[in-house]
Amino acid sequence: MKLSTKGRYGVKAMFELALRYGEEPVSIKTISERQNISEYYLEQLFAPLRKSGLVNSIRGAQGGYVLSKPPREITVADILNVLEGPIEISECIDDEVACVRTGYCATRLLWIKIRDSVNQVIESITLQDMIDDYNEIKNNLKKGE
Amino acid sequence: MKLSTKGRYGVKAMFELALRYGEEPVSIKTISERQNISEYYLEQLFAPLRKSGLVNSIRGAQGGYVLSKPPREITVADILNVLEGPIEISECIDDEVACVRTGYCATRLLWIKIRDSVNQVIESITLQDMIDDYNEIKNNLKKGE
DNA sequence: TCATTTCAGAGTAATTTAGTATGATTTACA
DNA sequence: TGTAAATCATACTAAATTACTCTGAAATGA
Repeated sequence: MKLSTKGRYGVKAMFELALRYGEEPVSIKTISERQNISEYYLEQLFAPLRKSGLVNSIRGAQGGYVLSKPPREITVADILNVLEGPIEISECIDDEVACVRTGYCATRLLWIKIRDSVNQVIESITLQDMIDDYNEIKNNLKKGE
Repeated sequence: MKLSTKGRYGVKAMFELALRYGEEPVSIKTISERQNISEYYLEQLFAPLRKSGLVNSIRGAQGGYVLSKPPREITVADILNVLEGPIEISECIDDEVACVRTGYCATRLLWIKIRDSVNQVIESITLQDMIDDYNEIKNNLKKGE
């Protein structure tokens, strides 16, 4: 069970925007260089992010992207929902008859428990939380811990 | 983020074995019919399950598979580890330099939190728990709830 | 013996992933 | 006003993965 690069790169890109929230817009080229992700690919990721309203774009020279709201108000779930769709461990499209007869319901409950657990984590972590974690790690490194 | 059919079918198949633990061996054909999964495909799934020691096989006519230990002692994680490998939300193969420079560590911590959350759920749920849930659902249906 | 069943391994079509490419449009700035 | 820098829209593609499908051998209970 893995996240695709869409989700992973998307979170990394949004983290870059969060680090510079309130400053100049950040271009795809900048993110591409800092996170070592293809520019073309990043462009694709930003289309849905923009359409969903998570980021605003500034076109033209010196343009780029900015978060549409403070890092505290954007969760990892917001980002992953846009780029990967909602977490669905299983498709649960089995028919009802098979369900009752075969114990499908028992496994369905399992998928729900896993999904809810993931959702709880990603809904509770904001970009600001990630920045705080990041700063803490940096400080610990400085102190030589 | 989804489980592949390997993991899903594997859990369903193991659930079938759990329902009949202590009785006759269950054949792939039986599971195939009850869960509506291709026989050929199920055969493939049982090879690693057997090699990992989670099930024992009885060859020949009237043969099949049985759990190698009580449903209480087999977790969903045991099954998924065999069929899907360990949960790895991200590959985390970025180099150390990029890590410190770009905030990779911050996203890495995120993937770890998600992974641990999933692992906690699947390690805590045994086949017996699934049977108990299943029986409860059946009872509630009878009572007309 | 024979039907039933596991076992081993090859093959394959469809889908998804991950990335590439092209050209148009917009805009800050010299 | 020209130009470089940037987004925007869309199409394309190679590689990997998924989800089976198939064939035949080996074992075994009745």
